[in-house]
Amino acid sequence: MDITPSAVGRELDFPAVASPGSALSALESLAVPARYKNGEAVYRCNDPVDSWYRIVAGAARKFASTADGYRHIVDFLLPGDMFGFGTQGVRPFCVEAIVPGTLIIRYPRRDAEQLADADPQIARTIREATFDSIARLQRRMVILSRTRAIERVGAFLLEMADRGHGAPSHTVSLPMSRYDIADYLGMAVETVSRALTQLRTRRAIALRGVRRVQICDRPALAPAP
Amino acid sequence: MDITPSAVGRELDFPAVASPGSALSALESLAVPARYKNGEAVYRCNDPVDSWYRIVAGAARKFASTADGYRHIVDFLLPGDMFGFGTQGVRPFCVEAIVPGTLIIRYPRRDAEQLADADPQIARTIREATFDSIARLQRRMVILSRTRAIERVGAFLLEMADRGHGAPSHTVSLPMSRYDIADYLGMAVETVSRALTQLRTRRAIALRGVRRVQICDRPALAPAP
DNA sequence: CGCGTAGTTGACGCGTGTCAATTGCTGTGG
DNA sequence: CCACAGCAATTGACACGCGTCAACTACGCG
Repeated sequence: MDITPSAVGRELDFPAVASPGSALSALESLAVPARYKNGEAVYRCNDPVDSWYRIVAGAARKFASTADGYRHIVDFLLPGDMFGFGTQGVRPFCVEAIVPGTLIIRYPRRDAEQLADADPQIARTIREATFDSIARLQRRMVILSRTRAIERVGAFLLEMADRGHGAPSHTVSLPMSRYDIADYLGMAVETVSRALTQLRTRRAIALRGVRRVQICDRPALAPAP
Repeated sequence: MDITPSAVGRELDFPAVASPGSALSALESLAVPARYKNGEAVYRCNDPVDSWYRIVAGAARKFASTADGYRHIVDFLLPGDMFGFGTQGVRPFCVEAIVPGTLIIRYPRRDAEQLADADPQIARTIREATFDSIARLQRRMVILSRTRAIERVGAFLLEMADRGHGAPSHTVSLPMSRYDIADYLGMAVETVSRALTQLRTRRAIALRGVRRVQICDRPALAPAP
C-alpha cells in the first residue's frame, strides 16, 4: 500500500523550498507545521476556508467525489506546492495525504491576508504563486483532453518528471497508487497498467520498482506521433 | 505538444468581479477598447505578456496548438471574463475572437501592476478573482475527466447555462461552432453532434436553432447517471 | 442560383471499460 | 522466521462506445 522505505526516506529528506526573498520569511512566521498519516485528510469538502497550505515533504491528493461514488483527482500535491487558496465560502474539494508522514505547513488565512495587505511584496508573491498553479492547471487540461491512453500516461510521466525537484529528470518516483493515477487521468486502472507495460515494451520507459519509472525515450512520451 | 515547461509563461483569466467598487474603476482609467473580426487574433502564442484583457461583447477562444495539427481549446471567453493575466514570460496560448465584432478592452500590464502595488484593495480584488479562476478551472477538470461523451456534453451545456449572464437559465446560446466544442471537450465533432441529438431524443434538451439550446431536464444533464 | 462551410447521420474498426483471474508485494501474527 | 491475509498491480477475454471515413443535408453568401 505504501511506497518502499527507501523511497520514503528520499521523499522526506527533501529540503524546504528556498524562499525567494525576505517577503516569504514574514509569511513563515505564521507557519504551523503538521504531519499526516497515509490517507489522512488535511481538509474535507465543505470545510470553511480558514487556512492556506504548503506541502514540505511527502505527497497528497486533491479530489472531488460525486454522489454516484465516482472520484476524480484534481491535483497531486508535491513538496513545494502551495494549495488551499481561497477567500471565503467552503472547500470544493478534499485533500488527503497519500504518503505516511507527509509534512504540511498551515498558514492561518486572516493573518496571511493582513500581511498581504500591508506588504505589496507579499501580495505579489502570493499572486505569482497562484499564477503558477493556474499555469499548471491549464497545462494539465491540455493533457487531459488527449483521447489516447498512452498519450495521457506519457504526458503524466513527463509532468511528474518535470515536477520532481532536483532529482535526475530521467528517473521519476510516483508516490501515488495506480488507482490514484487512474482517477487523475480519467481512465480505468487496468488501462493505466496496460499503457505502462506498452510503454515499457516500446523501450520508452523502464520500471525500477513498482513506483519508480526510468524515462528512456523522452520524445516517445510526447504526444506528437 | 508544444507546451514545454520553459515556454509556459504565467497566464490566467478570471471572470469580472460582480462588485467592482471604486478599486476597479481606477483600473478602468487605463482601458483601451478594440473590436475584432471573426477568427482574428487578440494575441498569439509566444507573444510577450504586456497587457491584461476583459471581454465586453461577443466571444473568444483560448487554445493551444501542437506540432501535429492538434488543437485544444482551454477556455471560452464570454462577456465579463477577464483574461491574459500574467506577470512575465510569454503567452502559452493564443486567443481568437469567434464572433464578428467582438469587443475587448485592453489594460497595459505595467500600469495595472503599479496600481495593484499602490492599492491593497486592488491587489485583493485581483487575488480573489484569481482564486475564483482556479476554482473554475478545477471544476472544468472534473468535467473533462468524465469518460462518457454525453456526460461531457451535458456538463458543458450546464456550464454555459450558468455562465450565461442574466439570460433565462433554461435557454443557452452557443456562440462557438461544433468544432470548437469538440476541441474543448476533447472529442470528435461527430460525437458532439450525436450526443446532442441523443440528449434531444431523451427530451433533456431542445434545439431552438442550431446554436440555441433549451434545457428541459436539468438533472438529466448532471453527471449522476 | 451555385458554391462553401457547418452540421447531421450512417457504417465500421479499434481502443478502452468492464469483469475476471493471477501474480506480486507489504504488513501482521503465530 | 515463516505463513497468511489483504491489497496493489498486472494480464486476459469480451462487449461497446467512440474515432474515423464517408455521404448527405442545411444554411449563408457571393
